[in-house]
Amino acid sequence: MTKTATKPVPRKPDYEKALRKAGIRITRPRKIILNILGETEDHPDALEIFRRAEQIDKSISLSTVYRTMKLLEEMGAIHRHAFEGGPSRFEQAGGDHHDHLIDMDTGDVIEFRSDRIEQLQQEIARQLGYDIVHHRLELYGRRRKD
Amino acid sequence: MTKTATKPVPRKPDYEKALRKAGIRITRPRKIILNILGETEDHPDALEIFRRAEQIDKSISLSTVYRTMKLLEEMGAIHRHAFEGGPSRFEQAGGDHHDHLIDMDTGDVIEFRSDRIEQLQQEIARQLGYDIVHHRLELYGRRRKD
DNA sequence: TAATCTTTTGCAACTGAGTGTCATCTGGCA
DNA sequence: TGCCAGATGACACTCAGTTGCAAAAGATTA
Repeated sequence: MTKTATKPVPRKPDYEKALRKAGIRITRPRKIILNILGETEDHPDALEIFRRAEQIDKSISLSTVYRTMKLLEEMGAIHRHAFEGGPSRFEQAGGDHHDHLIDMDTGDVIEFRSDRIEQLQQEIARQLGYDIVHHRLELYGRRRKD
Repeated sequence: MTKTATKPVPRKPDYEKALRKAGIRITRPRKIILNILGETEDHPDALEIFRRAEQIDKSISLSTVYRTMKLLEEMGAIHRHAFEGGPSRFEQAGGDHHDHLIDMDTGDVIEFRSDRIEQLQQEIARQLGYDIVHHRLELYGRRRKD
């Protein structure tokens, strides 16, 4: 790994505390979903989170998963990624900012980070007379076989 | 405009000829849609293309617009952009590759190009053991007021 | 130009992801 | 433990896009 791209280290902040402080009730479904997100290394979609949650509590509903994802997104606790040709996929926030490389054969998501690219984006936006609110950089590729 | 970002010049290739050669029938709806795409400077969605097409031929249907967009995309004649929180938007292919800055207040799309960023993306993918098939770089921002 | 044979169309029914409604339930505090 | 605003599960609904199908219209040939 050189200067151009470094893999960010995942962190697992305690969102339960933060939500409680914001006056949001920590219910059974929310606890389960938060645990799933804190545990996982991948980028599951709502249906996948629902399926994992069902294994813990059979009575959980898909609507609640969608509602919870929306809530957590608004609170800044998770990030939503709309990769092409599929439903939104989620990851816990709290780690360093990074972009994504999507393996087109497996759907795997590899995180990377390039300060140089971030900096160039800022320059470009400034030249065009804009302030960047956020950006999306996704590389779609296939494992090089050699 | 400096080295870091240059605005690409739009071109208007003759896709009608290319489609005919690929054994695809040039029908009235397709002719109309192709003209709309060749004419426009913006990035309309399917519904907007449908509305513009209706003004020329009242009998055109939205399904045909969707079908035609899909066909043209598969032929490489147009590019589909799924900007966040909205339907797919289209632009004629054939110009130089570029990325997009989306004005969050107006929905306007500004095209830009940075060879430096393209190059860095290649480096990153190579380091991670991947070949890039394509990528998506979108900057979401607001006009700087000063 | 007409006959033929596909391809394409318009329409309407359908799909998938996500949202809204509402009666019921429950977390958290008194 | 009782209360009650906020949260839940069930399900109807929306929105963007796709699909099935009978009718229409390109292209090719006669």
